[in-house]
Amino acid sequence: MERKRTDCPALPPGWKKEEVIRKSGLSAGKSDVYYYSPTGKKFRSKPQLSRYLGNTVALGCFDFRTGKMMPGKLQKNKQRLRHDLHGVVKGGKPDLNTALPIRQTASIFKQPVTKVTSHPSNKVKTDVQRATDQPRQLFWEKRLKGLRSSDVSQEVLRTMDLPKGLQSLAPDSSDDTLLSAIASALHTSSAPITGQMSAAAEKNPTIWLNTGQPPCKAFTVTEQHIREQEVKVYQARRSLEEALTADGLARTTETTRDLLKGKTS
DNA sequence: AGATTCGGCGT
DNA sequence: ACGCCGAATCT
Repeated sequence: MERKRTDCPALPPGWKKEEVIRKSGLSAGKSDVYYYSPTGKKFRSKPQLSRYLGNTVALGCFDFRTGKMMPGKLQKNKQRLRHDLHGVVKGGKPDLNTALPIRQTASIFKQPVTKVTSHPSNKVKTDVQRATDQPRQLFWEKRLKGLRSSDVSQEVLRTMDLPKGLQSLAPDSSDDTLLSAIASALHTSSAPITGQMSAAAEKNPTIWLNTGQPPCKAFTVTEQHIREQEVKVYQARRSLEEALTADGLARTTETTRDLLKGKTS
């Protein structure tokens, strides 16, 4: 059988492409195309590939059958109503091929992304009507409870904690809920985050809570808090730097090995 | 069980 | 006409 897996230059290093001719039945003579990830997982359609690669690779102009990037394969979709969300279907997840360039990581709230091309007519896509100033439920932040950063195998990487002196007013009074609430407030609103200024809110949150602010007592940020945060940011940047150089080394040695192997076969 | 192969639905 | 994926068949 024609079992040749060829390298696919349009995809990240290590990905292989295979074409299998159907040899019987009504569809004899037609062919099926498969891709194999560097780890050996088989992919038999573009949606499946897209799901796996996420926004790591722009598959918008990738032609699954030929395995090549086809410039101008863009705007494939049927005409859509102006002003509806591109690439986002009603009941489901964004279509990774056509969705607007919105940052998918680092913040659970979508932020715009600058698309860098060498073309002079560069544009910065602005965020689609952020879901701000919509009416919100009291203590809606509880839905965010338990959010964690994790790696691909669901291992929890790191937890965060809040400075002492932040006192929650939420019914469950857990730091966990409050952390999510403050994080989302910082991402959602451009106004200062102060906590609940009204003394009434402390006595009866269910009535007096200001939904524009996280459910905690008013607080002040000290120089000490700022120093501590600076250290955390510095350390986070350091470990990101280490991870990136380690990844870079791994990739170059990998491709070097592949090149050597190719010469002898 | 996992891999392979073709049918056939939906667009 | 063809992409995609279910499921029958094979190993």
